[in-house]
Amino acid sequence: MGRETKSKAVGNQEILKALQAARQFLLQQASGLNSPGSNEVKQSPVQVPVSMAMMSPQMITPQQMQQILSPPQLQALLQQQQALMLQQQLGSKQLAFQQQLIQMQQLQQQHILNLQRQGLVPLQPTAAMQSLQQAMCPSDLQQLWKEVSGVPSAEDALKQAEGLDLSTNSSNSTSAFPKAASAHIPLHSLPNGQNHTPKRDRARLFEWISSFTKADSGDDHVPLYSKGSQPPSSHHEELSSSHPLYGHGECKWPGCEALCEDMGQFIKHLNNEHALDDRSTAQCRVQMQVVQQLEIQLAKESERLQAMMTHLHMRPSEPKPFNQPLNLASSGSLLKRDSEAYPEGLPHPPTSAATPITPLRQGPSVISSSSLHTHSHSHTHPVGPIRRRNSDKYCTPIASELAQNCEFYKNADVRPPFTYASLIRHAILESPDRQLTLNEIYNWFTRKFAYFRRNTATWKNAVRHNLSLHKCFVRVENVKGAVWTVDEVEYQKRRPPKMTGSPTLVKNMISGLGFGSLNASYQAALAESSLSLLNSSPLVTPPSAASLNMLHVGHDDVSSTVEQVNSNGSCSPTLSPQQYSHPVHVKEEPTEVEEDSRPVSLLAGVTHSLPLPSDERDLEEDLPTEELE
DNA sequence: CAACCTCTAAACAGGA
DNA sequence: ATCCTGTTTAGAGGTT
Repeated sequence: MGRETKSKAVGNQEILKALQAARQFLLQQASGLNSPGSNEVKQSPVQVPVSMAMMSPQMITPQQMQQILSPPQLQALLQQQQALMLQQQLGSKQLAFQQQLIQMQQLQQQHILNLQRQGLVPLQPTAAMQSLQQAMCPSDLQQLWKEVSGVPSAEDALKQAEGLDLSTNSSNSTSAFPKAASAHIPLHSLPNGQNHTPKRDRARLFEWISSFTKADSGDDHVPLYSKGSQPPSSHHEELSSSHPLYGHGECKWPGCEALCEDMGQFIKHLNNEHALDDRSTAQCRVQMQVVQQLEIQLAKESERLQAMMTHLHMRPSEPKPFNQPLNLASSGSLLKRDSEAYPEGLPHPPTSAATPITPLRQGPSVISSSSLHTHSHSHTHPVGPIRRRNSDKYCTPIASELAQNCEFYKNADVRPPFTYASLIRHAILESPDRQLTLNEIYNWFTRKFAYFRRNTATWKNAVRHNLSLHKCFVRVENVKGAVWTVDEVEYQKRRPPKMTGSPTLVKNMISGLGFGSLNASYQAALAESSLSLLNSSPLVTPPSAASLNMLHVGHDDVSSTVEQVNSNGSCSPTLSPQQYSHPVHVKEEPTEVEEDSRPVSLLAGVTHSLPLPSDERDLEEDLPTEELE
């Protein structure tokens, strides 16, 4: 990997420096997000470097960027930036970093959208990409990196695609880039236009790196170089004593873990194995995603805290010290509501924010499907209901989605991307007895979704309508009334056998898997960062159920989603997945006191032995069908 | 383009 | 009379 000819190695020196500096900064940022203290550095008045301004994405189109970033120019720019390193301030560095980060992602998304429009990018990969972007978490990325690092073969394709190839790199090969990008941007699946994507993408990344590097020049500060032992301006070898990428005798480069006896060896390794090639580029970009995800998460949690304190009439005595430094990207664009969150004029909530707390930054996966869309539609549809069922049908298992965005949906006035039928079914299956009265279903909706705390007439009518309309919902008479249960068989039937066995199924399965795994990892990441958004019990799944369910990632989600919501509204995983497979019994006495007081005495009214909800059939798992019986 | 799905809205009926 | 529950119909809009 990354073996380069000497001449080219020389040519890459500057770029390498830039990349390393960027990498360190990224790492520092990422780690800093978890440790509030690390952000103590105050922002100095922004002073964007000239070259920085020049590179400002706002001022140039992607095409221009691509042109601007031709290899020679890039190198020149990098050199210039290196020279400027000592002059820069941290404030400008961070701001520039954030700006570039945001811009990069916007550009990427735009580009992807364009590709989609042009039909160059299949939707599935895009969905995967979205989920990656939104559910990205360190552990996910680690895996991604591992994939990336394990892909030698893709390089040829990339070489061809590399019009831009920083000529210096041509020999650096082992570009696993396409693969990494595939998770991010489905390049590999591009028919013919694939050439453009890698090029631009990488160009953007380089652009970002360079701009960052430049902005980063501020060096005296610590943040970049751990423990601030070395001024960054110094040659990267110098920072070796405490290199962020080196620890415990091994390379900390994502997915690498190569053993290096000493710093010298590590530096060599770094230069050889992690030179500025496509793979490193992709990895670097992935790291960007990590950082952004953390930022988003932090922003979200901060806002929640804010809302909590507001609710409790606590004056946010100290405005979240750890949050301050972050105000860049997240606060700038995402957190701007921090101060104006509650004022009605929220741009984001799909409708007039009926609920005070409307984290406009949605959590993980929601961002993609829900918020963005609802946002866009919100202007045209006052009520907010938009047809967005695709996710329901394909890649977004309701269980998974709900599990992961439990808190989000609870607080955000965002319409969940599921059909009423799916939601109702989920509510029923989630209940201890797998049966709910209409009122309980209502309560579940309002409890779980802020969105359903308003327009009650509308959605309640819809719920009733769905209950009556769909055969999968069975009304069971009771002594005191009626409860609704789910006829799983009917529900499955209801679903068109779309992709059974077809390639599309495979695709969906894959994307589903990707999504699931990402989400799972995302949860892990949240746990890591002490941001217990969702309390999904990490698969306390019994072997029996697991045998079937665990075949599909979606089932993991089920296990984590089968959470019982307490009356206080908190999600608590009290139900094991098995409970999904309990036969449905009809309550002898419907619970008028909804949640906690659920009668134990059951009357076997209906016995749809739901083998296992295989919860999101939405996910198109065709496998369990046999086992269902 | 047609068929299908989903949502919204509304009317209506029966029971509490 | 009012509200809740449940059924049914119709139309719009999206998806396949």
